[in-house]
Amino acid sequence: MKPTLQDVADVVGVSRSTVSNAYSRPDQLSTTLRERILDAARQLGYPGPNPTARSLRRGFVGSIGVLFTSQLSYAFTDPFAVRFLAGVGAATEQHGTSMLLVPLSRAVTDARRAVENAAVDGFCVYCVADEEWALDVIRQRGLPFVSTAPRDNASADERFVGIDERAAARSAGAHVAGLGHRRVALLADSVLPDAPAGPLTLAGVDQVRHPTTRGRLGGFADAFAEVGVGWDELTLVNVTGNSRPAAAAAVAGLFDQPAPPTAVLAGSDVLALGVLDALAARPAHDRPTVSVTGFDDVPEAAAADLTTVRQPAEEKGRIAAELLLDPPADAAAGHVLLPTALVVRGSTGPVPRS
Amino acid sequence: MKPTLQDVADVVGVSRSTVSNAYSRPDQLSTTLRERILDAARQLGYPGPNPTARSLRRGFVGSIGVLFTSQLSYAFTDPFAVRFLAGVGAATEQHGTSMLLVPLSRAVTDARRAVENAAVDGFCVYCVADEEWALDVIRQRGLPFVSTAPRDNASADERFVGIDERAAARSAGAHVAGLGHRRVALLADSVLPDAPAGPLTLAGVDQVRHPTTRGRLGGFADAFAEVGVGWDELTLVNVTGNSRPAAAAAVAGLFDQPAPPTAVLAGSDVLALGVLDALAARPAHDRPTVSVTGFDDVPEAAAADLTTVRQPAEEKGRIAAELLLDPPADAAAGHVLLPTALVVRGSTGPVPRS
DNA sequence: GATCCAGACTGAATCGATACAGAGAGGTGC
DNA sequence: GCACCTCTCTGTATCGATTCAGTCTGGATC
Repeated sequence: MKPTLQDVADVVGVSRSTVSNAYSRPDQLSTTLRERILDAARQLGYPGPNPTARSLRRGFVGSIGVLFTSQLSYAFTDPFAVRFLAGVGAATEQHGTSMLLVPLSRAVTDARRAVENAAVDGFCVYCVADEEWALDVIRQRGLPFVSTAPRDNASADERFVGIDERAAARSAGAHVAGLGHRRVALLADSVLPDAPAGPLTLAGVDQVRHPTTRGRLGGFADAFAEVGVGWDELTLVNVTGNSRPAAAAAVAGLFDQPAPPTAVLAGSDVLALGVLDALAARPAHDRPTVSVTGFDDVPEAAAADLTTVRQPAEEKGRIAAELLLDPPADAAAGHVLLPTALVVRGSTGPVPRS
Repeated sequence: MKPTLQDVADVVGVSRSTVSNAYSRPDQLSTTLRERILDAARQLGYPGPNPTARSLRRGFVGSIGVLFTSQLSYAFTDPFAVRFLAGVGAATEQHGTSMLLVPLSRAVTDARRAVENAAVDGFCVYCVADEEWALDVIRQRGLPFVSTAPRDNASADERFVGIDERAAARSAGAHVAGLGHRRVALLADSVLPDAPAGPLTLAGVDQVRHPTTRGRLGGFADAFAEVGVGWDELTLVNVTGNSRPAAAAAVAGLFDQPAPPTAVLAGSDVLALGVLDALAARPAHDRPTVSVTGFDDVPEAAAADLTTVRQPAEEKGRIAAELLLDPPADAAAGHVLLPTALVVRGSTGPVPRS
């Protein structure tokens, strides 16, 4: 069938090792012999060393995995995720490795197999929340990984690249509070494991499921606590799924209440854009003036004139990949905090007089 | 170091084969023994069969490659490419395989190695134009592939999913011609190997480098030939790179000529959006009324009210992956033509009187 | 009691390469 | 002339599993 190293060796009349060297260690044999070998390989249609066999022997694969908590098809609709991937792609490209996209499908058994069977040298963990089992599998396989979101139970020496979620969110909250808003709604995806979409009452921010969301909501709350608005006075709205329609649906009834919020702080740009969609969908005469903020600063945010918190998406991806590909000797250098910035645009303004 | 199958076997006191069967062929051993083996494995911290070794022995890997002509970092900025990837992702996900993103970097040697070394069972070739060598490598490796763009020298039995580029483009051309436009510019990326950006004279459409571009430009030309406007009378504008700024730059001087075009037909939405950018950048009093059409119907096109030709991006990706993962028995079924549709929006209109 | 059989497990061959110790040839230096 | 090197190339062990032809055991069948 397909020719192997041995076949080439037989044709040329040298040992298998020599042919191997012709490909992988050209300095180990004379140029003329090397040429003869490569010529013979070409004649035979030998495509070069089998990648799988090579990986087995060498002990590494030459590609890294990107682990998504969600469906791959979703990942590509999330602009932040796409830009993150672009960053990972840029780094891997430069490093001469490829990236394997590993989705964590619904069925846990399948998902587990996917992580167990991925032929990679390490993982960039995009947003594993309570998928601690996935990290266990990775650890058990002895593979390095970099996480890009805060995790409960994260060990200190774990490689990480991310932002100070709470402080970043606080800056958005402070901006809105500074504009005078006091009746405020916070919007986030999957606040509790199985909570339905819509307003939700929670004893405290500690109960929020995902650390990232917890950090952001906590930051918003911090800013309002400072102006005397407590957690109980904030309206928390749960969304099921990080998408514009889901967010729009979740806030549907929000502005028809007796004392509706004058501002909505969303946990992501996608959610914020959904809120804007919901507002735009109302007839002009019945459209309240609501300040809206997002998080991430995806390209669409600028187009929609959305005030948001910028975090460097591509850089996050790039650094995640680099931490994996060239691990810093210094453990402290393995924990990277990226800068964030409040980007004030037209979607926020003072409280309307009414 | 890391435990292997053999270690587990030794601990339990059975043969290596039996442990292997415990994982891969549960019906080959008693349930009790299987449990004992899995327990021991857990105790030892054995993460399950090594994926690389398994692939080597079994002869397949369980992941497919997606081949990009361009840099990965670029691919993620192209909305059409992203949606295509989403489609591939959806299919692979359902099939329980992963996807390996293989970029074709500038350096041909590196690029070649990337294709040679990719541990995959087949390739979705996203937009290989004159990268025939990449297909040669794939063929030499004996791997199946699906191409998603027309190619010169494509053999008849090759798996393919795409659209009738020429007919689709013709519909856009006919729409614009029907609106009365006769002074028209055609805009495309990399019309000739090393042509500079800007207007370009070409003897005929046959000289266009990439088959996809050739088909689209040919379709535009067909529509105008029908109303008596020959190829010579059309202004062809070359862009270097499929990006908005590049397109904007390429058409910069176009509207300051004596008899400027009243319509621009672009080979992609991204280019068309660039044209709109260029127009928007002019002061209002000096902004000509130009009809613009795109191609693909990416999400941004709707937002920009761009008339365009829709092709199903995700479906293209999904079908490409499916053709690879479950090859149809019937060779004819391996050649899929997707439907396209002209989407008329506000960016096209009748020729202004003046 | 001999025969047959299904079920449970083993052993050796195999997948396609790489690594490393070592062999042989030819050249240098003193 | 002898020890010592360097340059090429070879042979063998090894990476970590899967596969398949058997072996063995115990029970059913006639």
